Amino acid sequence: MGVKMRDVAKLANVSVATVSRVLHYPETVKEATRKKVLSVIAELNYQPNMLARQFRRNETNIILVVVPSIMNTVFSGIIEGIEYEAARHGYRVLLGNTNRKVENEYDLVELLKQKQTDGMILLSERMDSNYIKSLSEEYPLVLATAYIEGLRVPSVSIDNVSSSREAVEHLIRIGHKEIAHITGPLQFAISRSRYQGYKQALMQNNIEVRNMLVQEGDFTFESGYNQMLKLMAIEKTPTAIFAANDEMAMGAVKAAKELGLNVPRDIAVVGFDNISFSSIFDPALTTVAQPLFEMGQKSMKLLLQQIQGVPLLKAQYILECDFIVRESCGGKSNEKVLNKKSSHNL
Amino acid sequence: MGVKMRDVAKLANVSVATVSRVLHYPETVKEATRKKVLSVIAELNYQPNMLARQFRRNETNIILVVVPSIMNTVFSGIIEGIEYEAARHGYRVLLGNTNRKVENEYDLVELLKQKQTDGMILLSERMDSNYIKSLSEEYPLVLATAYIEGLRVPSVSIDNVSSSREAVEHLIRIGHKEIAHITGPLQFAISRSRYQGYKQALMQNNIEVRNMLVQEGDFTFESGYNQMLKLMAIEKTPTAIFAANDEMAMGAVKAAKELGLNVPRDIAVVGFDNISFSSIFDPALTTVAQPLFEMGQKSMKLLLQQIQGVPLLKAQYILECDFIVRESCGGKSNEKVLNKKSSHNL
DNA sequence: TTGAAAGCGCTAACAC
DNA sequence: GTGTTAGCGCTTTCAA
Repeated sequence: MGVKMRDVAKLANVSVATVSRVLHYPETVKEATRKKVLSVIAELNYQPNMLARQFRRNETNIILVVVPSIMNTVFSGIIEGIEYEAARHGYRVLLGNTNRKVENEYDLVELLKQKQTDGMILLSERMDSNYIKSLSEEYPLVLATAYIEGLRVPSVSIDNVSSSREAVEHLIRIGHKEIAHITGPLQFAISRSRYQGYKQALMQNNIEVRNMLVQEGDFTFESGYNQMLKLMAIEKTPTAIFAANDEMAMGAVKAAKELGLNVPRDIAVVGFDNISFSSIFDPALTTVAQPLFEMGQKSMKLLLQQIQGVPLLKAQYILECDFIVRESCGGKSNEKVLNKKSSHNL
Repeated sequence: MGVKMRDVAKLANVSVATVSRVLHYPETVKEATRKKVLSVIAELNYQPNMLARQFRRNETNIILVVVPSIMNTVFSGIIEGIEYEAARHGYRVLLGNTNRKVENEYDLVELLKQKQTDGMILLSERMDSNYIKSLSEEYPLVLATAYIEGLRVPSVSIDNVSSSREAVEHLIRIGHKEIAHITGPLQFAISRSRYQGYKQALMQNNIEVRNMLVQEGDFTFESGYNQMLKLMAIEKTPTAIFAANDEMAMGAVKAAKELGLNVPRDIAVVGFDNISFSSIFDPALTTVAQPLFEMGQKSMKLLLQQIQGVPLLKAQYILECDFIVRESCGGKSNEKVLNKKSSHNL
């Protein structure tokens, strides 16, 4: 491991301090000296030892994004926004994959505590909320896609309740009354919120909420498939399905097809998330699109403020969703609403 | 920023060296001392400064995986294998997303050069091959999914030529003669290899390779769709399509459907990659499955050998693919062959 | 505008 | 078994 600052200094006939200045505060160095130093740096192909620099300055210019799963277009969309904003400010973004295991989440947090990263953005958290809260008091941290109610942890999210309500209201508007809901795992706030929106829509339209029409899935394609089979086995079958995410909606469609039903003619299906596959799917899925890029961007902005010690005027941001009508619900398409960023990146 | 090793040492009435030993070589410290030190560490809630440690030891125990795109189930599969193997050896895996931009690839390489990561795995490279070669001589580096012909850079990949040939041979075997190919961008070796496999299959079966039946796509769903429309507009239309990846195969299916064709009855389609969506797609896609997990695992093993300075017996590994017959080609399904790891992780 | 020098917190010879 | 101590390469006062 080669050339050090002192080698550059020696060859350029200056002190290491001057070399360091050329690198960080070039304007404080006389032009001739600066040029000389730069030419020696080039000549020796000097690479500063970042480990030393980071140690000395106690910062890395790296921010870490903790993702529950990398094969999820929702997360990718958010990450794009984060990366965009980070690059503008000279930060590198690295990703830590947890594979939805909370222990990996705790492990990655160590990187933050050990100052191996200047800040962290959590895309969905499974850790204890008091722990997150206390972490957030000590280190730059932002939650995206979720937020901890009551706790003042900087976060960016959407209004799951009202977005879901809107989706279900659409089904009601086009004539459905027997609307079933396939929920996410109800231990997650996000699932409960979407369920809540479903109930609100029904109640506000004087439609009875029938427990039989609500089945708990786990956000996987398979669970959508299985819960759909259950729903179609009950006495008075639904005419529409609101699934808490697109994967489950697609599973439901698959089940419907296998039962010989046509979607949307025989049964309407609405999903949530607008994953890139939802427009490719046959029938193209009606769904709720989160403003992913903006969520990422906003999260990164909040994180930078914390890193720079700027007090946050507001800690919790809630962004607007788009409801995208495609084929699977039988209404007429409003696809032009779809923003370009989220369209065709499979 | 708080408690340092010297604080622990003082309170425990030992030297910093002993504290350090307790942390790294506990067996060399007398039990009583060790317990004492550990209790003080707990009491003070001491967190070692990793930046200092990394600086001092000149290693990070972090390995960086450079991914062209995070929303791609092929890469996710490989990453799982990498993470599994890394965890077994006490390494953390972080991901750097390039969004398919070569400049981001060059930027991430800086992390390696600056020793901010102990090693790097590139999932598909767009950088100059001589640059990669020279990088590889100086730093631990592995290429996965691709390899640079002739250059002795450690790499793990599949045999794109013979896997493709096998896929096309299957189509021939079930009776097709007019088989079209939608290629990937031909500037990539991977696309040329798959094209090559296609040609070999035809030639070995005395079927003329017609240029009209070969259309260049760019691996996107849209390009599959567009090229399919072109293929179906020529005079003697094909009865089967081999697409160089699943996205394009799905685009082709979509186009076929829109033309009123039934897949596979009117036209057979085969893809490549076995992305998680391919089994959900309607019709479920016949495709080539790469041994993703094993590729990741093998890559990480090769990387570890380099980090540990173990000479590599062999630098380039080529792993076997599975050909998975599902609905889209009209043959009978052999889906049970599908290995569990790669099945349902959307 | 530049240089000298004191560390940053930790590790690992080396000595006892 | 344990302590002393010399750095790792860089940044940043402070003084000139």
